[in-house]
Amino acid sequence: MNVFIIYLEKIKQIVLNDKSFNKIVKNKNLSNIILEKPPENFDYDLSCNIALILGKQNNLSPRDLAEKIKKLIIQNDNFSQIDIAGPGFLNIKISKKAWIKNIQNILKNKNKYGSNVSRRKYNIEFVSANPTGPLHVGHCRGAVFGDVISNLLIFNGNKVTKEFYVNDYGNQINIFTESVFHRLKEIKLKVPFPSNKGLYPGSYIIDIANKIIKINPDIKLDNLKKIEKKLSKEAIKHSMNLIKLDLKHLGIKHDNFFYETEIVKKNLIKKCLMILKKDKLVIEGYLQPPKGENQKNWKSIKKLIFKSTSFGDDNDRSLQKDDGSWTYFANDLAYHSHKVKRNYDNLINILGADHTGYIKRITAAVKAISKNKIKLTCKVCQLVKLYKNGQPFKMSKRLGDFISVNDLLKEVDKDSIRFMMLNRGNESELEFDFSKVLEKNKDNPVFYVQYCYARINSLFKTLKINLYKDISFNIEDFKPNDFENKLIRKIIEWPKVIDIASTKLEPHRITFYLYDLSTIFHSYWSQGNKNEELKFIIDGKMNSKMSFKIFQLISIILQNGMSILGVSLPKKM
RNA sequence: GCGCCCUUAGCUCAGUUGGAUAGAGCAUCGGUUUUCUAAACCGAGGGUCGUAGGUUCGAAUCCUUCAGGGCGCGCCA
Repeated sequence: MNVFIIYLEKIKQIVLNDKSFNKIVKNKNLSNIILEKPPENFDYDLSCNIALILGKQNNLSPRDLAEKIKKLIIQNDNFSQIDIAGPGFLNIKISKKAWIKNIQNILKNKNKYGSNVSRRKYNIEFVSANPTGPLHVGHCRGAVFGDVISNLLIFNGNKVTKEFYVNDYGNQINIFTESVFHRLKEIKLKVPFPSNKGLYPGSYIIDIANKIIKINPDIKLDNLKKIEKKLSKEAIKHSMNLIKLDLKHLGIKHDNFFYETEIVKKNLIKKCLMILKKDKLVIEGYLQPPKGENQKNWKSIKKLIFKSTSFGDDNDRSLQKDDGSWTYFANDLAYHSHKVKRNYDNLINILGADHTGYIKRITAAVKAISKNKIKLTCKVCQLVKLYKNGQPFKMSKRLGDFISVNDLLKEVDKDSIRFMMLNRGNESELEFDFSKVLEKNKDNPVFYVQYCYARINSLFKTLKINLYKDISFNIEDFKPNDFENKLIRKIIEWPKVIDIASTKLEPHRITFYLYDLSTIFHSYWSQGNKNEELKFIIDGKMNSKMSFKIFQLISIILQNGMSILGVSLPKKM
C-alpha cells in the first residue's frame, strides 16, 4: 500500500477520463509523471509534476494546465487542498478521511506494512570466501549486505536461496594444504615452519593442525603427496567450520554451500560447453596478446575461448591454461550454468571491490548460457576502513595483514556491525570507527534508532496498555500538530523506501530512513520539556489519541525495518 | 595501456527514472533538565555539488573534456 503509487494512479485516471481535458491535451506519455514528497518547507503531503510533463509534450503553459488539472482532481475525496507552485507543481493535501483510512490500513498490515508484493525466485550468492581461513572485515560488509538484501526480497514475498560458492579447488587450496602440512610437522616433529615458501602464515593454521592431530593422532607426515587429498579435505572442513561460525556470529545462515569440486567431479564443464560450442560462443582459437606492457612472455597457444565480447566484455576469455587444464573462469561458467538450470528468475552476486573486473565476463556468461533469459546482477561492496578513536585500526594476530571478523566481534556487537555496514551506499568506501558504536548517544545511529523504540514502549508501559491496543479513532481525533504532520508524512514514505531499496538493491536506504524517522520522534518527545501541552501523557492519561496512534505506526516500521536489517530492537534499554 | 567506482559544508556522507531555496551527522559556538527516560532536544555559522563545456522551461543528477583518489585487469582463485 504505497500511497504515492495509489494516488498517482487516481490522478492519472481522473485526468485521462475527462473529455474536455482530452480535447486540449493530445499527447499523453505518462511515464515520467511522478507523485512525491514536496520539499521540507512546503506544508503539503504530496507533490505532482503532471502539468510540467504534459505541458511540455503539448506545448501548453504548465501553469494553465495545472489550473485545469487542479479543478479535476480536487473533486476526488482523497484530496482536501491543491495549490499550484513554482513552474506548475501541484501541491496536494490528503483529506482527513483518507488519512484515517491510510492509518487503519497500516495498523492492519502490521508486519507486512511496506512490503511490495512480488513472487519471484532469487538466488543470491554472497561471501564465497576462499575456504583457506576465517573471514576478514572485507568479507563482513558483503556478508551483511547480501544477507539484508535477502531479507528485503523475502519481505516482499520472494523466494530466496542464499548461496555460498566454496572454491575448494585449485592453487590456493594446494598452498593451504601444504601450509597445514608444515604446521603438522612443526607440532609433531618439531620441524620449523618454512617462512620463505609463500605459505599461509596465520596462526589459525596451527589451530586447524591441532584439530587434525586430535582426530588422527597417528597421521604420517613423511610424504605430503601420499596424504594430500585426505588432508586437504579435512583441512577445508575445519576452515569452513571457522567461516560458518563467523557467519553465525554475524547472524547469517546460508541455505546452500556449493563446492567447486562438485563441478570437477560431475564434469559439468563439458556438459555446459557442448551447448555453447553449438552456438559458436565457445571456439578453439588464439587470444590476442594483451595491450600495454607485459607482452614479452606472451605465448600464442590454441585453446578453448569464450566469446564474451559478444556480450559487451572487453576481451574474449580463455577457458584453458597453457597446460590445457581449466581456468577458474571455466569452473565458474559451469557453476553459473548449474544455477541457471535450477530455474531462478534472477541471479544476484555480491562481490568485493577486488572482483570488479570479473563482472563483465560472468554476466556475459549467464546471458550466453540462459540465452538472454536470466539476468545476473552483480553488486560490488567497496572497502572497509577500520578506525578506533579516530586512528586506523590494525590488529593482525590471526590473519597476517587482515583483521578478522572474530577480532572485530571482540570489540563490537553484531547489531552495531550490521547496522554500520549498511550506513553507507555499497559503492562508497566505508569508514567504520567502532569506538563510536560503543557509545550510547547520538554518535551511534544503532543506539539512536533502538532508543526510539524503547521510548515508545516506555510510553505504553506507563499507561499500562499494550503496544498493539486498538485505540478508537474518529475523524474528530485527527488533528495533527506540526510534529505529527512530519511524522505521518514520513510514515507513508516507508513503502517507497522499501521499493527503491529492493529494486536498486540498496539496503542502506533503510538505515538512513529509520534514522530520519527516529530524529523526528526524538525531537517531538523533547517538546514536552518546553510546552506542557505537547506532553504525551498528562495526569497518567493519554494526551491525544493522534500521537499514540502515530507511535504505533512508528513502532510497526521500526520492527519491520530492523528485522530486515537483522538488528535487535529491545523494548527497554 | 584499458575497465569500473568515487569527488557534494572543516571531517564522514545522503540525495529513484532531470524538478522548487542542495540535506544529515560529527566538529565549532551558544542555549534547554524540579520531566512521559537530558542515553535527549533547540539554535547559529559553514557550499562555485572536482574542472571546463554541452543538452532544456529546469542539471549534484544526462552527454563530452580534463584533473585528483581508490580498486581491478592479461592463462591466480
